[in-house]
Amino acid sequence: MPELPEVETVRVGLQSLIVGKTIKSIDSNWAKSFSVDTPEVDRFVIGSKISAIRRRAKVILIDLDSGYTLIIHLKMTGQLVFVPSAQKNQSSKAEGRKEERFGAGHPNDSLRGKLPDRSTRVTFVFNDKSTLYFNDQRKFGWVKLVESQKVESQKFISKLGPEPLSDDFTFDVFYGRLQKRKGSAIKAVLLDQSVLAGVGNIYADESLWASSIHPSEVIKNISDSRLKKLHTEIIYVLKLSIEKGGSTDKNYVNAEGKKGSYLEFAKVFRREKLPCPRCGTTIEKIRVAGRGTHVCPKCQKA
DNA sequence: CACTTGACCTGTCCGC
DNA sequence: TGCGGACAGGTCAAGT
Repeated sequence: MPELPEVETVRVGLQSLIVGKTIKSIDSNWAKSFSVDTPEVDRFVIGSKISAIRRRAKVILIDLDSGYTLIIHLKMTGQLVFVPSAQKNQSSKAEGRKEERFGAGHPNDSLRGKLPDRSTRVTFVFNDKSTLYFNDQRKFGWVKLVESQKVESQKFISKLGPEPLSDDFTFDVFYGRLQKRKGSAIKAVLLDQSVLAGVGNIYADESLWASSIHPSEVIKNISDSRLKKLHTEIIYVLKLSIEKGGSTDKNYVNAEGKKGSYLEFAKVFRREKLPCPRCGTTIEKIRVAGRGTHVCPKCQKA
């Protein structure tokens, strides 16, 4: 579920919360999430300072001043949640002090004591005792440590298509990439990260609804003007979702443990059996490209 | 080569 | 109430 807008929201949060901090220790209870028992972790992570947080497609890149980078993929249920260091004075005046230090109602404060939980896979502790938790209920996500200058050549990264919110993602670029997949269903192609990077199930359904294209329509049967509309809508939907802090269906939260509100604005996703906002026809849930797919059978013509 | 299916996992929900 | 099975969906690998 974390797609581009969710991962970008996490990135922005981490940027303000952990850049400049030094990693004191790391613990992992699931080696497939991240194996911390390696010489590279000892040499290039422990004691290193976080210099920047970047994003590419759906992965977070945490750059360290050691010249190494932690690449983190949240897959479906991953979370990166920051918890500030505990106050020394946990007296009755603690409430007031918290507000002074973190601002009124800072959501991270309420997380203390709730994390780690049983979904916690990796724990990063900083020198000031604040902590970053990598939680992942379904254990599909992963953390990798690579040399910063080799990030781009990582197999996973090197295959990725253009970032839809970058200037490189022009209609001509989009159109050119679609021409190589003319016989495929449009939704399957939107989900292909080598065509464009960052769209997943939610924003595929939403952008296809917005451009009145049926998800199972093969590309060669879609008019150029519809594809032009789709290009515009992909960008619009992703930007709108970033504004709303992303989509929270079940698991997703940002670096402050907060949910996103985009689904309140969604037109079809998770709205099966409800009326289409455009024509009133009942929205159906079908299966396309092996995924649950939400569609208005009337105004998204086949 | 294009496309589909299975694997990786856990938690939730549905029907019996 | 309990229990099996379907489902949730990002990505890779294997199969058709």
